[in-house]
Amino acid sequence: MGQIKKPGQKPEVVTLKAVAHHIGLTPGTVSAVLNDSPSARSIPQETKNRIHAAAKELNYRPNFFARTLRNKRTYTIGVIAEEIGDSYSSPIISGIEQYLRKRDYFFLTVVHRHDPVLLNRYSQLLSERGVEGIITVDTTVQEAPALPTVAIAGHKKLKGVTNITLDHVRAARLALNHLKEMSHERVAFMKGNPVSSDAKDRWDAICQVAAEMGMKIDPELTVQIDTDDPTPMLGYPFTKQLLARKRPFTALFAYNDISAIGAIQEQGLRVPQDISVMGFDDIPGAAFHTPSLTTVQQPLNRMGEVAAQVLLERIEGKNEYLSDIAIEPQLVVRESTAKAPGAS
Amino acid sequence: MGQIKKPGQKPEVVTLKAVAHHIGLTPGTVSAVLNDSPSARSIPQETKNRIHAAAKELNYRPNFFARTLRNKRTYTIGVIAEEIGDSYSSPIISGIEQYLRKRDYFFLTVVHRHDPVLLNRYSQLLSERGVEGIITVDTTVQEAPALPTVAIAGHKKLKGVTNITLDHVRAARLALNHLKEMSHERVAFMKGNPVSSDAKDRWDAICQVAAEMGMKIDPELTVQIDTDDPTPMLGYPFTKQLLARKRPFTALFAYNDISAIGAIQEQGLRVPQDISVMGFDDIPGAAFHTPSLTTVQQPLNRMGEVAAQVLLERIEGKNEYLSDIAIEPQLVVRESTAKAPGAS
DNA sequence: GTCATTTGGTAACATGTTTCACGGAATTCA
DNA sequence: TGAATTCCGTGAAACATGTTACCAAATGAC
Repeated sequence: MGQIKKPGQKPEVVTLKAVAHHIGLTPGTVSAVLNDSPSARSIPQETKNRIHAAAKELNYRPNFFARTLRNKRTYTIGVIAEEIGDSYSSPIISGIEQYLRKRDYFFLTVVHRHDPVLLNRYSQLLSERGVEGIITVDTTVQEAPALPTVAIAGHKKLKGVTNITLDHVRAARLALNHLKEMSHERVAFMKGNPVSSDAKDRWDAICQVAAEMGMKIDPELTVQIDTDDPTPMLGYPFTKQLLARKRPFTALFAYNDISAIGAIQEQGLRVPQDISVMGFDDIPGAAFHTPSLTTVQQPLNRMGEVAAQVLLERIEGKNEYLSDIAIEPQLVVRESTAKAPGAS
Repeated sequence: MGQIKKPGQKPEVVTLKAVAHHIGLTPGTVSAVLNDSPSARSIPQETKNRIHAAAKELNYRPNFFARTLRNKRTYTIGVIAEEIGDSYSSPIISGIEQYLRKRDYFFLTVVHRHDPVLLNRYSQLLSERGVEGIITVDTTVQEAPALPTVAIAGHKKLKGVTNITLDHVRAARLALNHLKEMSHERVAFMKGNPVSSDAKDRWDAICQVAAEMGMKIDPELTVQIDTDDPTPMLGYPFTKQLLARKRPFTALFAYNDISAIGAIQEQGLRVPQDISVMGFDDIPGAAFHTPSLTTVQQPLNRMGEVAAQVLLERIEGKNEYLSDIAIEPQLVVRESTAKAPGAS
C-alpha cells in the first residue's frame, strides 16, 4: 500500500527498516530523526542529514496504520449527513472539504437519512475507524458523544457538541419585515417536516417575530409538510392543499427554496403578481429560477467551513469549546416577491 | 478510539488481550476463534462459545489499525472528484455512497479542480491511507495507476483503469434526431470547456452523427466555452457571443443543462417559440426550470453505483477487468424545444 | 583513571494475526 | 502389549510497522 509499483515487480515496500538498513543505522534512530522527536536531540546534524537524504532517495513513506497504532492520530474526521448530493448538504460538505484540505485532514462521509439507528451505528463505525471528530448535518444528536462533535443545524444542547445554527429569529425578522414592507398582510406559511432538524426552530422564530410585529398567523393559512422528497415536488401538494381552503392570501413563506419552487409550479398562482413567494436557503438554483426567488440566504458553504474549523480547534485542543455558534442569514430580494396586489 | 467512554473514567479500551485475560486464554486463541480462521479448527465448540460470549459481554471491537497492519484490507476507497456539491458530481457521489453502503465500504473524498498536480498528489495520499481502489470523476488519469481505478467520464485507455463513459454517439443521435423531427435546420452548438473530460468526445460524436444525418455544422454557429463557472452564468456570455454574430438559428444544443439554463436567461431569446434549447445531463433542476428543459439524460446516480460496483469486483478479484463500460443516455423531452418557427 | 559527553543502539509497546510446537490422550500398527 | 502415530487444545512467538524511553559504548576532559 502506498507505493509506486514498478511494473512487473512486486510492490517493494520501503519500510523504516529498509531505510535504516540502507545507511547502517537502526529503525529507532531513523524514526526519531524523521519525526524530529526530542530523543533525537543528541544526534549530530551530519547524521540527520544522511537520514533525511536516504528517506528522500528511497522515497520512504511511513505506513499510516503502523503509525496510527502508536500515535492515535488519524487526521481524519467523519461527516454524517442526511444525504449527499441534495442542494442543502452539498454546499455544506463542499465547505467542509475546503477547510479540511487546507489543514491536510481527510474525511469519511456517511448518510443517515434521518434514521436514528443508522446515526448511532455510523458514529460507532466511524469511531472504530479512528475519526477524531464528527460533523453531523441536519440531524439531532441524542446523547453525549464520545468524540468531539459539531452539529450543523443541531438543536439539542449536549456536552461535547457544538451546535452551528442559523439565527432563525433574525431570519424570520428579515423575511417578515420584507413582506410587511411590501404590504402583505395575509401571509401563508409552510412548516417544515419535523424530521428536518431546523423545522421547529424556524417555526418558533417565525411565531415569535410575528407576535413582536403584531402580525397574526392564521392557522388556516399554514400547512405542514410531512413528506420527504428532495425535489421541488416537495412543495407542490401542500400548496394545492392551501389553495383548496379558499382562504385568500397574498404571500407565501415556504419552508425552503425547494418547496418554494414547487409552490410556484402550481399553475393557479401568478408569482409575483398575485402571490409573492419567499424561499429559504438560497440554493444555487434560486437565482436562476423563473421568476428568480426572493429568499433568506443561509451561507451553507460557510457553515461547512466553520464547522470544520471549530472541530479541528477542538481536536487540537486550541480553543475552549463553544456550545453554540450562530450564523447570520441575509435577505436576498429577487423577483418572486412584489407589492401586495391592491396596495398603494 | 472506538469505544464508549464511561463519563469520568478513562477510555478503558477493550483489547484482544483484555478479552483473553477475562476468560483465561491467550490473545492468539481468541483471535483465531473470532475470525473463524482455519487454525481454530481444533478448538471445541464449547470454548468457542465462551470466547464469543466474552467478546460480546465486554463489547470488544478489534482495533482497525492493528488489524489493517496485518491484513492489508481497509474496506475503503478513494473518490477524486472535480468538485463536491455541483450538480454533476453530487449525484455521482451519491450513487457511489449508495452502493458502498450496501457493501460496508467507506470512502474518502478529495477534490482535484482539474489540476493534474493535485490529482497525482491525492492519488498518493489516498494510497498511503490504504484505500483499496480509486474512482475518479471528470478527469483523465494520465498514467497507469498502482491501484484498481475506475474513471467516470475518463477517456484514456490505460492498463488498470476501467472507463465508465456515456455512449455519446447515441446521445448525439437522440438529440439531433429530436431537433430534426422538430424541423430545426440551423442549429447552434456550444462546445464544452476542454478541461471537462467529456467535452471532446461529446463534440466528436455530434460531428459524426451530424455527418451521418447529412446535417451540416456551421462554424459560425458554434461557440467554445472556456470558463469554468459552476453556475448557469457559464452559458450566458457565450450565448451573447453567438447572438452577436447575427447568424440566424432556431435551436441551440448547449454543452450541459447548466449552460442551457444560462442561455435561456438571455432576454433576447424566447424559448421555445423563437429558439429551442437542448441541454445535457438532466440535473435535478432541469425539470423545474421555466421552461422545463429538454435534455439528454445521463444517469449520473447510476453511473456512480456502477463505478462502485465494478471497482469492488476488481478489488475482490471477482471479475476480469473491463477497460470500458458504456452507459446509455435517454432523451427527455420537455418544454424548451418545439417545432422550428415557420415549419409546417 | 574517573567523569561527562556524544552517539546511537535496545527493547518495550501499540494491537491483532497466524504459524508452529508441545504435552498428553487416544488410536493404530506390528 | 508396547511402540508409533495422530489428534486435541492451547500457548508461545514471530510478524505487520513505527515510536520512544532508556541504556551503553566510545570518546574526550581533567
